[in-house]
Amino acid sequence: MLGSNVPGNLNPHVSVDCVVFGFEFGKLDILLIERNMRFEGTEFKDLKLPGDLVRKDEDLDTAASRVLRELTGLDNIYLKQYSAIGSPGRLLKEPRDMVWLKSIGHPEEIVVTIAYYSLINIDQDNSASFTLQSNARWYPVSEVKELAFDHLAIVQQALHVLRTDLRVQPIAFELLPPKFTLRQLQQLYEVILGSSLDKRNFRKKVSNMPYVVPINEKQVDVSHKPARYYSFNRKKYQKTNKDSF
Amino acid sequence: MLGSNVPGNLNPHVSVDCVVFGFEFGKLDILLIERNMRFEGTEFKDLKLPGDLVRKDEDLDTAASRVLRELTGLDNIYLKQYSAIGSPGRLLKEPRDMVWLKSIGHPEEIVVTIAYYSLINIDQDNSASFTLQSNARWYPVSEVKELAFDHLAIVQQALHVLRTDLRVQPIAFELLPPKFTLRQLQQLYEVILGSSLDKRNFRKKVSNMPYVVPINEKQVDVSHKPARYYSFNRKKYQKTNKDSF
DNA sequence: TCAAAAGTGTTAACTGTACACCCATGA
DNA sequence: TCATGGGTGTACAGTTAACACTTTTGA
Repeated sequence: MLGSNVPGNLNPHVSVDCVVFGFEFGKLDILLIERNMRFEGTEFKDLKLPGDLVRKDEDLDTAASRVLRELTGLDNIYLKQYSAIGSPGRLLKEPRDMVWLKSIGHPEEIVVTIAYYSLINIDQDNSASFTLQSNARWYPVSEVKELAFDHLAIVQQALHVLRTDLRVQPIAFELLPPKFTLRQLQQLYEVILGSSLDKRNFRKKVSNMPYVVPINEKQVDVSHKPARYYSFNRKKYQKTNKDSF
Repeated sequence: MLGSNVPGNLNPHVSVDCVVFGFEFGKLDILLIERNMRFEGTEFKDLKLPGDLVRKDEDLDTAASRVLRELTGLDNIYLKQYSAIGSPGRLLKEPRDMVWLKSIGHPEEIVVTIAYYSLINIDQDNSASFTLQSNARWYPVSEVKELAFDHLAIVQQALHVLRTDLRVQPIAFELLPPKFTLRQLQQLYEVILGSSLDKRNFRKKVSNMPYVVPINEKQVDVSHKPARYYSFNRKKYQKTNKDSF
């Protein structure tokens, strides 16, 4: 990925990294890239965030969109810049990192990275609507304990910003399919906020959001009372809510 | 400033810019640097934000602190990173900008900048407690209509973030002297939020903040009922309020 | 005595929170 | 008929919002 660009077209000191969140089976996942390398005769394998150097002719948001497109094939994904990180030693946590950077043709060891988080709906109506780059996979956030470079800290920061944003912006719907049940919505809030919510109070609150609209469709083939589907009406949201939530 | 560093020690593609807020006489000010240049035989003068390229051996926060120290002589000022900006053409709004960049020895025309806002207490107990760099001056935010490069947009973004943060973090006290009246505090909120607040409700709210403590001191030599002074107790804040406000 | 700002309470509307039972479905 | 989750209302507490007059000081 990195090595495939002509160095002259790259800003060698600035990269973007994306923390890509997905929600499925009641769990919050992130997309990670497997990194394989050989150092002093031994094979190493670890995980890192998707990211790339920024090109000289693109702005930061464009670079992040490009990384996501190369990763998933998708355009128009929700994307939010939340931090810039630039400690001088951040790419050299392990001695082998220097070797790896050289092996992929990385021109510099000093890279300021611009961190983005991105929200994608994994389960697009049960049809696989996108294809992951071969070395990328979903991992439950709760099980991610170690990442290359300073990427674990970047993920933790993303989670914090995500929690804050969730309370104040309609981002939950980016992680859900177009039709969702109130239970899904509540589980999503619970898993991101890390606390359980009262069902009746939650539903009362949602019923005060005119942009979460019930549709005339119910679950089928479930072995319990089928739940009604709801959808997010962005136009109604923009009309009624300029900023609050 | 820029030209004074050895280029080899600089990251030529990454800068920090600081929107420095101050509060005095009921107005919100920002610190701007006067830029003088000659282009095609004519003198130009405009204003820009304080900023500098980041050194290869410092992280971003350190670079921003350094810019502030060089600007004011102060250390330990409140500083918050809020955005990274990197449109390819951002430094070339005017043709003369390219000439200016060359004249100060700026090594690259592609610079991603990391934006910080910073809060300082202008009126440190009525003694001039810091000295501004010679070409820097305070300007009322409300009168800033045009700045070099994309700096006006950076200021507008800072204001937006400041407004949001004010509601949720105890940053007002960074802009006030150690002893302040409730009227000062309210005016500060009003000028930042851009709306007027009810005096009784405001004071009721403040009286529910145990970390805003009245002290046994009153205004003197004012031609009206003297107001009581209050101060911000950071320890009490940290004990009681982990994050809310 | 005037001008200027300090200081002070009550009511009504709204919002958040705690809490328990019946319903519809497939297995 | 059982297990599973769907769906519903009320009461209390806390918070927000609207609103007007008296006090203290220096000029």
